Amino acid sequence: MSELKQEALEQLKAKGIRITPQRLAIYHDLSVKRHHPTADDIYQSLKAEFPAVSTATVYNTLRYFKKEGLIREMGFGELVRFDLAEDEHYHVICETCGKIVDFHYPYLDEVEEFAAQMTGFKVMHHRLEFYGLCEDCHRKEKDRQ
Amino acid sequence: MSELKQEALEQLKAKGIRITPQRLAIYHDLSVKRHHPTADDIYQSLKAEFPAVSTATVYNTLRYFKKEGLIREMGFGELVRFDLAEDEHYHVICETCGKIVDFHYPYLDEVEEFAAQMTGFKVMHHRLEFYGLCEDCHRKEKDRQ
DNA sequence: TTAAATGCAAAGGCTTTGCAGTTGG
DNA sequence: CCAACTGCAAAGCCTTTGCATTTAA
Repeated sequence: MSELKQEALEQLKAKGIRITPQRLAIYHDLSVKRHHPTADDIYQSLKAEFPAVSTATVYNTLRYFKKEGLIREMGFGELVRFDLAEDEHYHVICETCGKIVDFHYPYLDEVEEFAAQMTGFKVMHHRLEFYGLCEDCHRKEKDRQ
Repeated sequence: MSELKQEALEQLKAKGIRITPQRLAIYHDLSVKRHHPTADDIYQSLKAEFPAVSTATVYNTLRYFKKEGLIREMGFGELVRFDLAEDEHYHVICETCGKIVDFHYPYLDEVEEFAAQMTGFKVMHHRLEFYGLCEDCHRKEKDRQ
């Protein structure tokens, strides 16, 4: 087993996740690629190693990982994508080509706190995404005019 | 026609939207109820007035309104919901019962600006939602323990 | 008048479910 | 050993599409 996969295994064990080859591969895929895959991206990638893998396994695993807090869901409206729930960060998404760029900014604790005070909710987390045009698409749009 | 519906009509006309009874009713519904309906909520509500209305009309209209900037989409992962695109505000969502509460906070212009500088994107807008427990569900959870 | 919207039905895409067989701890 | 996970197939939901008909401007 590769060193990285060994590492993924340790991380899953540490969280008390029951290990299966499929789960390990999914987690490893998410850890290494960091490309905000869709469920189908993961399914396609998994088929290389497990030709008989089923979509059910992918969806069940992703749901389970999410419940256990290992991954987060992102995506408003369009396809659901998944991201490792490690460091806090936000995403900037190009509305033309779909490119996604990670973007670090201090976690908005004060806004969460404010939300809690205004609404009486116990606020646990939030999701923030930015939308616009990436440099390439922005340039192309200007050239066209 | 009710005064409110008349008002909805003026607003649609002002935006250059072609008026149909169905569109008027959908916009009116969104204006008056402010309950962040799903497409099906709107469809159900519309059937009272137009028994023969089709889901296609609802979906097409919502897509069109969204393209024209009259409404916004909300909802991460779960069901897509719609909200009038008037005043800027954010949402706090109860993860137990699904209750949604609007919450006003200054638009995060500086964060958008920062995102633009860090990523090179032309950032046009963002979406922010808070998740947690509403007062009721929070209380019930504490009682259970 | 006519481009655009509607209703209907069918198709499509993504996700979940039931179940029998397999497996990790 | 046995609860939990897997694969497979089927079902379920939400949403979109094609087409004939109607309608707003």
